Amino acid sequence: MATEIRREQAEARLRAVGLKVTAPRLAVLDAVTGHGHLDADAVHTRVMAELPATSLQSVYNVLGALAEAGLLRKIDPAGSAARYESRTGDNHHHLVCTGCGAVADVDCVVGEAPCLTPSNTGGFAVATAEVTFWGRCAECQAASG
Amino acid sequence: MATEIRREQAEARLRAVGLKVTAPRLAVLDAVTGHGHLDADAVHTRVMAELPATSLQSVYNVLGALAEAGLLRKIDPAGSAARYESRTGDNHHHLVCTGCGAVADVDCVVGEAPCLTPSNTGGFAVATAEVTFWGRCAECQAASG
DNA sequence: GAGTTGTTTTGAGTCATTCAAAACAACTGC
DNA sequence: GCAGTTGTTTTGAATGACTCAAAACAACTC
Repeated sequence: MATEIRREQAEARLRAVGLKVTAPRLAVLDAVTGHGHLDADAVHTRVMAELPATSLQSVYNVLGALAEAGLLRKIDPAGSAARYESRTGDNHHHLVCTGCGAVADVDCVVGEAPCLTPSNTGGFAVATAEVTFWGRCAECQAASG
Repeated sequence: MATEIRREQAEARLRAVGLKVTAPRLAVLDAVTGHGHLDADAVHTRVMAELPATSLQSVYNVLGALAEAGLLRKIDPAGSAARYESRTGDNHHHLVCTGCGAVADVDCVVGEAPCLTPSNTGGFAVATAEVTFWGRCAECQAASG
């Protein structure tokens, strides 16, 4: 059964990063995986469908732990709640709608490499580069010109 | 006197964007101009030095109005309060310290143009591209290896 | 199967920011 | 110059995402 296999894989991934396997962690991983960009509240709603006793605080704890472990990626666009996605490790970028806050993935900017290198680092030890495109999503364009 | 000239220029800039000239606006403009990246609280502190009756709420109002008018630029890195800078119109980018939240300007990334063009816009009407580099500033590196 | 260590829950608290209404001041036209 | 209008500032309260802390609990180790 596909569900069983997914769960075993999820358990293995948790163990691989040194995290204990718990029901809330499996539920959160499952809730986020393949469902785009969810904020803590949306994750909580999804998680409660199969694990009704889960507190929002736990969802915050778990999301934080999973993001720190690299199993999830956290994005935090200005003006919205933080969102989490399951697509990690490929340093893709994001499009954020200024109207409704919707987020879409951008596989890669044209030219890729240049975007990771600032021309002068001002003494900073640069670890990551984050690219965010702001615009209006198709729905918001349709809704108000 | 330089101060006089600066004030007249500030008044002209406010009028040019259709905003009424008020003491709080002149004070905020003066507080931010040439002083890097300040959050609302830091601006408030600076403004109060010369206009002690100014409320924090007014600072928020003014910063919002000036940013919307393009006289200031707002940056809002994840995990810090929003910051405002007087350098506008050149689409420069930022380095943000993951330790202390310090912000530094990056004149331009190497290769410039590619960074403004996502490879697929997913139906979005893209208006701006924002590039943020995350790392540790010189002080934080010195403080903790 | 008991102990240890890390996780989840519960409950309260923080902080940047926003909302709303009343007091007030800048610009317009006379 | 002065009254009216419109936009701004103040005051006070509220919101919402998120964090802190301590107690209850459950995974993994031996």
